[in-house]
Parts: sequence; C-alpha cells; structure tokens
Amino acid sequence: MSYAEFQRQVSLSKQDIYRKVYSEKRKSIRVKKEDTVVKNLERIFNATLKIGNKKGFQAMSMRDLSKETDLSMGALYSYFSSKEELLEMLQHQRRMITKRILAARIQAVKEPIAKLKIAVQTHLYLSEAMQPWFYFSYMETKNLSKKQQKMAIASELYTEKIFSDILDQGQAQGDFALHECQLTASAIKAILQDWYLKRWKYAKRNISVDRYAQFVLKFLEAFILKRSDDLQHPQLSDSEGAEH
Amino acid sequence: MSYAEFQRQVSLSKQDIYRKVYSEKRKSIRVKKEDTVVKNLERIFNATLKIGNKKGFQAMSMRDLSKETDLSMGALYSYFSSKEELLEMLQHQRRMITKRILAARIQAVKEPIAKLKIAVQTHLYLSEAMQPWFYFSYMETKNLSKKQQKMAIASELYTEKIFSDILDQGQAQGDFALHECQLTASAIKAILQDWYLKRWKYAKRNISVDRYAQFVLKFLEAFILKRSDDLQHPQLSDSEGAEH
DNA sequence: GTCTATATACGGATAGAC
DNA sequence: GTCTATCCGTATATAGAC
Repeated sequence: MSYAEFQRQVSLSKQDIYRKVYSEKRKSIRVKKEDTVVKNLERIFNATLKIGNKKGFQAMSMRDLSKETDLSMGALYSYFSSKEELLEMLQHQRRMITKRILAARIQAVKEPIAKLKIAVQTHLYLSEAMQPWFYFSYMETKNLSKKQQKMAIASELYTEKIFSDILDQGQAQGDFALHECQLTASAIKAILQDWYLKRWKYAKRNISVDRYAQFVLKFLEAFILKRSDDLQHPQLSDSEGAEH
Repeated sequence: MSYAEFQRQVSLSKQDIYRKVYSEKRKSIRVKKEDTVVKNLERIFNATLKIGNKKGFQAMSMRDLSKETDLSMGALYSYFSSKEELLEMLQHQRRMITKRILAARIQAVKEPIAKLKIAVQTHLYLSEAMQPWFYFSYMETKNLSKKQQKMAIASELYTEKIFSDILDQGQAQGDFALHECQLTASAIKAILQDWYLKRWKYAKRNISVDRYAQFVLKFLEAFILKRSDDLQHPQLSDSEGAEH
C-alpha cells in the first residue's frame, strides 16, 4: 500500500469530519443551519491549527482567531462556549478519527508480520493526512484539563498497545525474535511520532511519507524478525569492556 | 558505563550552572552578590520548570512564579528584563550544557561502534539528569522569537549530525551495514527524545535509564551492525503483495 | 446568524519606599 | 536587594443591535 492508495481507500473528507462534529454538538452549537456550521467549523479548526501550531494555543487570542476566520468574536462563541471547549473539540476529534481508522484497518489483517506492516503504514499515513492536527494534539496536551489529560494519556497507551499486542502475537507464533515487546512498541511509536513532530525536517530533505514508511519497516525488520543464523557478531550492547 | 558512573564523572552541579549563568549575564542582572544570585537563580529556574512543565510557559504568570519562588515580582525582574528573556536563558543554558558534555565525551573515543555507544548513553544520561529541563526546552520552542527558534533548530540538527557522522564513519570503515545514515540518525534521536518526553510512562513501568540505554543499543545493533550471513529471510518491508 | 461594543479580570512590567 | 502598589494593555466572554 502507498500513501496514494491510502488516500483513495480511506474517507477523510473534511466535510464528513465537520458534519460529525456538528451531530455530536447539536445541543451546544447555537447555529442551526448544518451547511453554515460545517463551513465555519472548517474555518475555525483550520485557523486554530494554523495559529496554534505557530505560536501555541494559549498565545492565540480570540481576536487572532477572529481575524484569521473572518468571523467576529460573537460569531465564534456560537460554535463553542469557551476557548477550552474549542481545544477539547480538536483533541477529541483527532483521537476518534485515529482510533476508528487504525482499528478498522488492523482488524482486517490477521498475520502478525502483515499486521505490523499495516499498522505502521496506517499510522504514518494518517498523521501525514492530518499533520497539523496531530502536531497540535501532541503539543497542546499540557493545556487540557486534568480529565482531558487522562484521556490523552489513555489514547497514547491505546495506540502503543496496538503495537505491543501485534508483537506479542508474533512472538507467540514464533515469527518474531524474543524481545521486550512493550519497550519495542514504545520505540516504534516514538519513530512514528517523529514523522509529524519534525515534519519541517523531512520536508526540507524531500523525504516522502512512503520512503519514511519503507525505512521504518526496514529498521523494525532487522530487530524483530528471526534471523536464519544466530552466530556471534560484534555487539553494540555488550556489557562493560567491549570497547575497541 | 552506567548512569551512576556518569553522574560521578560529569560535573553537573547546579551551583556551577548558575554561577555560569551569572558570569554570562553580569551586566543585565542587577543583583551583585554572587551567592544571592546563584541561590535565587536556582529557585527561579526550578520554579519555572515546575510550573512551565505543568501548564506551559505562556500560561505561567509572573504572579505564579512569584509565589513559587517566594520572591516578589520586583525582585524577579532584577534577574531578567522580561519573561521572554527568562525563557531564553533556560533554552540557552540547556543547549550549551548538552553541547559541551556531548562533544567532550564523544571526542574521547575513536572507534565508531564504541563511539555510537557512548553517544547514545551520554544523551540519555544527560536528559535523565536534567529531565525537566530537556522536556521544557522541547515543548517551549514555539514560544521563542524567530531568531531563538533558529538556534533551537540548529541545535537539533547539530545533535543529529553527531549521530549521522558516526554512522558515516562506521560505514566507511566497513563496520556498519549500508543504510541511510541521516534517516537512521533521525530515528535514533526520536527514540532518545522519547526518554524525556514520555518520562511518566517509563517511570510508571519502572524502566531505569540504564535498562532503556541497553534496549536502545540492542535495537540499533540489529539494524546497524553487519550480519555474518546475508541469507534470505521474511521481509517486513517487501514491496507489494508480500502479505500472507 | 453575525456584528459591534463593552464588562470585567488578569497579564507583564515598573516606580519608589524601605 | 526586596517589597508593595500601581500603570496600562490585552484577555475572555457576553449583551443587545441588526
């Protein structure tokens, strides 16, 4: 699967996303014409991601947001009741979309090797398609309420568990070499997150998401897959005194 | 080398750090008794890291800082001329310390395999010894001025280059398998950064920094070191159609 | 459904007493 | 060297006109 194929297969239309936001928030959003809501939510979310990712959500004033969206402050407050609620909406949606798509695509595959592959690719492709959103979500966790922070942590651990479960399964079946699955899953996650956290770097170097995915899989392959031999070879991780 | 040994070998005394800050800022710091400055800088930096890492630097008011340090707002402004300058001092010091210690310890070793090992360990041990500082530095990059952001980026690339240079050297000498060194260096960096970015996770799981270091080196070893055989084995990263 | 105008509070920073 | 008191700008949020 390539990123192009992913985009064709997965419906990530903005329209759909904002329509879903509306249906979930029907009570609290004062504006009642769905098309208006969808149009303006898109403007609001885009503007928040743009300004928020540049200078931080706290530092973005409602006046900033008003200018960027061409909506008055009064109009903005018809879509959320406080700045904090706006932040929660963004976080919530990002989590729901990730969870839904990741779960659906992984479930479709049974074999651990193939499953790991699809999980890595899907995570990268999702974060590519919604990069500002993922970046924002990561960087603004601190600004959430205690309760919302718990949900963010749960979400982080949920994704990690997807990977560690696959690794456990691969081990049990004898496909994967024996390693600490949870630590390995953490490392995988760190590398996947780097893709959207350091996007500027990879963009400057013209690394496409497909190339990055290929690289990550090669990297994991070396560590996770069983080798046909188990001969001694020089060890990076020798206990003391192995330095040359 | 273990973390305990690192701590013994490397002078990271708080006193030294704040004395250095004072000597660099002698003009702008209005207070002239060095002991007073050192004592209060420590309080100020600690409080900033504590509050800043909890709710973000922007969200920390000078009144918050005043309460946490037991210094009045007037007193605080004898140590820096603006909130922004406080932020810059923290960023600047973190970069200088990292650069100095990393460079010194890597330079002492010539052989690529040993060099990679010491680089990984030093980075992890440094970020362990100064975890709140590293976390703060990472998360608050957005709040810096354009000029300071450039320095943060340069610093990120500098560290990455340390790793890619080692990998290049190892390749040239034939010790390492052929790979994309820059991408590999990025991945290493991502895994090392995860240690201080997700400290809560590793703490909850009772993973020590020594164990993490050991794991990272094992992981890298599998990818980077040459194998004694090059037989075919199942590939995670096969081109299309390899799914079972 | 959106606007302008404003209430009210809190932010960073400084002046001047001690 | 530190404190208290205060200036003044800007923040979020809302009321009421259109």
